[in-house]
Amino acid sequence: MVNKTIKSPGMRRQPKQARSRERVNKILDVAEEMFIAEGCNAVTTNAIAAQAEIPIGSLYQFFPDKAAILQALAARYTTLLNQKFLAIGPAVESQSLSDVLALVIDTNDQFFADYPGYQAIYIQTQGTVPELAAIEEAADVELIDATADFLAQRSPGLDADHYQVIAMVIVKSIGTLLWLSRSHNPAFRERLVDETKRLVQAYAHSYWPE
Amino acid sequence: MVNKTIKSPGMRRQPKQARSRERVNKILDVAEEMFIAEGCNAVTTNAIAAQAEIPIGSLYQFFPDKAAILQALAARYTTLLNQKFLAIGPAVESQSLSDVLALVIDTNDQFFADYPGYQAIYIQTQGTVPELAAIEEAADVELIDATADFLAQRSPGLDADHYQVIAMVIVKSIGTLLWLSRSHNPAFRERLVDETKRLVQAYAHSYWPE
Amino acid sequence: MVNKTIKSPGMRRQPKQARSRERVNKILDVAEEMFIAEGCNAVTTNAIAAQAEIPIGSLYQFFPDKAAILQALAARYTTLLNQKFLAIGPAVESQSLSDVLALVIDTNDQFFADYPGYQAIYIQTQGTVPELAAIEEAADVELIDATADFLAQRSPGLDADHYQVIAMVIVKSIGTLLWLSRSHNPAFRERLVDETKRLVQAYAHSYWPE
Amino acid sequence: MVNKTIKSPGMRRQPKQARSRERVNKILDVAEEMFIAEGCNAVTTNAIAAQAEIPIGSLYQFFPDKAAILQALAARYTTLLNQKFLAIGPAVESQSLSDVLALVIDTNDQFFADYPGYQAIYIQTQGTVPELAAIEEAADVELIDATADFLAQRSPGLDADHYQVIAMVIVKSIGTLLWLSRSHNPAFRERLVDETKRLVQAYAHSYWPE
DNA sequence: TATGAATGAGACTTCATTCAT
DNA sequence: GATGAATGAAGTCTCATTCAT
Repeated sequence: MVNKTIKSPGMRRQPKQARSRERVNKILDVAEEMFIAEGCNAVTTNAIAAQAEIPIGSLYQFFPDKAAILQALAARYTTLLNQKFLAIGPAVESQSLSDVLALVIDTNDQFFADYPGYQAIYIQTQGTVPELAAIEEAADVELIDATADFLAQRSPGLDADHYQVIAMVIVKSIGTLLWLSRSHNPAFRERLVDETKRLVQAYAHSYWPE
Repeated sequence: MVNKTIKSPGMRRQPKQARSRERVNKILDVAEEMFIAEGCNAVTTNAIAAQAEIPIGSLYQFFPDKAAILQALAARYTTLLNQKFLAIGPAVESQSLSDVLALVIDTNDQFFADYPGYQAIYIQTQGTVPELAAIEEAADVELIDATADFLAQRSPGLDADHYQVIAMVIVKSIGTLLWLSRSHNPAFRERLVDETKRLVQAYAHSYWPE
Repeated sequence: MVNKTIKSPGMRRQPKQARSRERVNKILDVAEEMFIAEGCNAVTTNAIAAQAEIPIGSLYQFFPDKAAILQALAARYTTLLNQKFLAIGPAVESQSLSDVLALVIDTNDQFFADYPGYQAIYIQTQGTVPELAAIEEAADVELIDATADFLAQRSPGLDADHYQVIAMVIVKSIGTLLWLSRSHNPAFRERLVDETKRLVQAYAHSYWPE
Repeated sequence: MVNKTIKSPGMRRQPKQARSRERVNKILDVAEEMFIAEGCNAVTTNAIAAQAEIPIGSLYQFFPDKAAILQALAARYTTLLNQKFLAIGPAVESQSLSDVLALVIDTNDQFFADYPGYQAIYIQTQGTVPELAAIEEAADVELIDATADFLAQRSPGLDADHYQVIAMVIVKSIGTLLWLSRSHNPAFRERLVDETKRLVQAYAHSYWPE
């Protein structure tokens, strides 16, 4: 699990001392596990506190309400995912567009493997926790924008809006299919990941034949 | 709204009398509206019964629990969507694969426009209502199987599993992007639908250049 | 205690069946006792339910929240007090103003003796339960208006506003002093009641010497 | 607001240093404002400390519990009101009883205008904070005793208890009506103050016609 | 079969007060 | 002495479901 404190929107206060940071992370780790295992609605704040071995009052010192825990988790994921993508930036210059897309997909796939809560939490709270919609929206917008920028620089010639739509199609398709692949056996998963690459590469190719 | 009774998995009994059929449909119509408007968790069974002007006891005569209402709604959607797709079957023979895919996408798009609750309900209950996962799974499997069969007959040469994966990629991508398009303004929506076609067509083209 | 059901503003629904009426009255009787004995804030809804030997859920079927119980009690008192005053109406015609005032004070005194919760509840919730302010306000306005009307008919000659102020002074002074008398021993109480009569009679006499 | 430190019953220790005195007064000033604005129950000790920009731990160094803050406020008011009344002492000798009563009422009225928290706090804590009852009782007793003494000296002839009752009636009536006047517009308020004078003067006159 | 009042476990959250630093 | 993070008992209220009528 994760062990670095992350500033998140809904939190009551930024924990300064080491002990508090530990507690916040313990809460998030425990909440993540429980949300994945039992579903967001089935998990109670008291259960989280109990599992994290902290008093419920302490939990509410950091998080104003249950939704804030979800928000913090979401923010944590977003930060992590961004880090992963930033890390691949340097490797990209010298590669073909197809290879870049494949790399992005592999990175994403690995991220889903490492953090199984990521989509679980977004998916489970759709329409239920309005604050989360905003976070996911923001996370996606960032990703889509970055993708659009990358494409615009790499393969100029279309208008700005067009890059946005293309990026959106790519990002969302990848997200959906990789998430889907998680619920299948390794063999099928690998195949699905390969097809995802092919899907996106064919799409890119239709715009920029190499 | 819909007004034909549909046998659904979780239902307590198949209503035989006209009055009962009416009631079941009233419940489903009301539940659909309320789920879309307020979110599945926020809606109580008592509220549904009240809004449907049906005693809560009667509601529980038809549906053993809250999840069964979701299931019935899901089943109703699945049946409807299948009908839509069956209807396009005859037109398909004489058209190119690209045109067929475009037609499928347009049909799907229209369905989402007509039944905004479809994905809303699936999305909101992900991981929360285990019974629903099965239904959606089944619905999708049917759709994916049909697509795989269609492709296998139309463009033979790959092994059976391969058709399955391809069909899955196509069906899921379309579903995601069309659902996404629903939350944007008409101009952007149209653009997104067009790109969805391009995505899927390019993918198909990578297998079967025409 | 009281045993007749009274429609009150904050109630969730008017209990129709005998069993429900009993329950509502049981709740109000118990709440009254506990509020007097322990103070409004110290009493919990669960404690009321437990003492009344009904499930907490049933309590909340009749009263949407804690404040509504106070409201219902207040309404019950107001109705009762009005009845008491209506009852003395007929006896009034043939008596001197001083005697009428004395009669009003005695009636009021008796009411406070019979329903010790009356002022207790108003006083304890001042500024805490906004809904109650309205009820008390309304109750007082009614009483003051009736007094003003009575005076205007019995002893004409002043303008309407003046009767209002006079009535307000009389009603409020009586209320305060009789309430105060309740916390003293019987001998002192009687003396205080007598002085209250003298106060109000002297005041009336300053306007209408007999 | 007031800025002189006052020894009060519930306080943990008499603050000796200038910094402490300031803090105590800050706490009381802030608490007063908040109690008036939001009601005694709605205000938390942490909120008071935060608003006063004082650590919660320090607050509890001066006040053993929440009730002590109320007590200290009450004591502060009592001291102030006594000072006001002491100040009018000298002017009284040469005036008629009616004029003295009018002067007392005007002084009291001004006090309520200057310190709107006075009655607010007493009223809101009736029956809730037992310690306060004692303070108010004491404050009133002092006032009533002083009034009784004054009357006994000025207009001898009744037994001691009788002066007590008369003084009580006067003090309580004035308190109630002036407090009531605070919640009305200036025009009505003035009228009510005038009627309060008339009420008390008529009462006094019934004992001591001038 | 039809009804809807009744149920109660349990959800979320607060806040006066303490005590280790 | 000063601080403020920590505590957890307790409060209010919900709602899926039942079952006596």
